[in-house]
Amino acid sequence: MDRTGPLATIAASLRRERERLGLSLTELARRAGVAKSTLSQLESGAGNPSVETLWALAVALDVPFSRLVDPPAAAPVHVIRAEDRVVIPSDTAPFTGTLIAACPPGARRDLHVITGEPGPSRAAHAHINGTTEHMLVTSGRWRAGPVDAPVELALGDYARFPGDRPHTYEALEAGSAAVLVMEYI
Amino acid sequence: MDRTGPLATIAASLRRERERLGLSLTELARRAGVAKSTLSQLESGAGNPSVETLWALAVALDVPFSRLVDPPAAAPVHVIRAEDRVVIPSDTAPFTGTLIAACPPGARRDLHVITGEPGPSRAAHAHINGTTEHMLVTSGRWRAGPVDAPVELALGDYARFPGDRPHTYEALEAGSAAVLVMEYI
DNA sequence: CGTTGCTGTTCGTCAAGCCGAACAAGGAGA
DNA sequence: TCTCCTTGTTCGGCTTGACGAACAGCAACG
Repeated sequence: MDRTGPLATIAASLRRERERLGLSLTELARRAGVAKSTLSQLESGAGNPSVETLWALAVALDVPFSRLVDPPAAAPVHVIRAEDRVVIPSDTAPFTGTLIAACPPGARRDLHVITGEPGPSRAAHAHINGTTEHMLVTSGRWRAGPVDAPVELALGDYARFPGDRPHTYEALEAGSAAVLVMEYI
Repeated sequence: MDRTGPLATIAASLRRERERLGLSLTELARRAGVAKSTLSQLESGAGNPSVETLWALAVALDVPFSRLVDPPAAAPVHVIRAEDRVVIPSDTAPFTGTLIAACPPGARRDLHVITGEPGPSRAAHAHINGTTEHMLVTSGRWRAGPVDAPVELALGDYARFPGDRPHTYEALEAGSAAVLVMEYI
C-alpha cells in the first residue's frame, strides 16, 4: 500500500470518475448532496474531506469507496512462465466457466474454474473499470490475454492482465482447464 | 459495496485493528500523530474523521485504507465437492509453497501454488484474524482444513476455511498440487 | 445586443473536526 | 496507604471543512 498521502489521489480520482460518467461538477455535487464549492476545492487538490463527504461522492459516482483513495492500479500485462512461477495472460475459445466462490463484500475477488476444448478463440466482453484477471493453467495449454497481445500458457503457467479491456481465451489442447480469479479494485 | 454509512464500520475497525496489534489507544494515537481524544471519539462511533486523520491511522496500523471503511466479512467453514463445484477444506503434509502474486493494495488476496508428497500432515500456524483460505486441488488428492475438522479433497475439489485458526495440509498422492488463495478482510 | 442557462470558480459565515490539557479509574511497587 | 504510571475519558480553544451566495466565462437563443 502506498504511503504518499491520499489527497492528490482523491483529487484525480474524483475528476476521473466524474468525467467517466459525463457528469458536470454541479450535477455531481447536487446528486451527492454536497456543495459544489466543496467538490470544486476537492478536485483542485485543496481540502481534506471528511469521510461522510467522500462517502456521499462515492455513492453518487457508484464506485467503491476505496476506488477514490487508492491510487489507480496500474494494470499492465504481466507474464510469468511456469518455470519461474510468473504471471502470464491466457485466453480460450470454446469453454465453460463455473463460479466457485462469489466475491464477498470487501474482498472484491471472484474465483472461477474454466475448461475448454480446441477451437475458435472466444472473446470476453470487457468488465467494469479496474478489473484485473488472474489465470492459472491447471490442465492442457491456453492462449489468453488482451485481444491485441494474447500469450500462450502451458500447464502451471500463470498470467495476469487487465480485465476492463477486450480479451480472449483459447484452449490449445483437449481437456484444458484453468483457475480464473476476477479481481476488482 | 455497502451503502449503509462507513462511520460505524470505522469505529469497529479501528478498535479491532488496534487490539489486534496489542496497542493502547494512547500509543496508537502517538504513532499516528493524532490526538488521543480524537481517536477516542472515533472508536466510540462519534465523529466524522477527515481523510488525512484516517489515513494516518491506517498507516500506523499498517493496514490498507479500505480495511477501515469496508465492513468485515464473515468466514464460516464452507465445503463444496468437485462434483458440485463447491468449497471444501484441504490440508497437506510435506509440501512446498510458491507465492505467485502478492496481494495488491486494497485487494487483500494472495495467490499461492503448493505441491506435496504423501507423509505426515503438516500444521500451519494461524494467520492474522479475518484470514480465509481457499484451496483448489489441481493434481492428486489432499486432506486439509482446521485441525479439528479436516476434509479430504479429490482432483478439482475446492475448499474454503478460516485461516486464522490452526489448520493442516496433507498430500494423499505423489505429485499432488493445489492453488491456495490467502484472503484477508 | 441582452437574456437565459449552463460551466466552474472564489468569497464570507457557521459548524465541526482536531488538538492539548485536565480529568477519573485501575494496577504495580515501595 | 501513598505514589507513580498507565489506561481511556471529557472539556475549552483554535483551526478548518462544508455550505450558500455571488462571481466570471462561455454558448445558445430571441
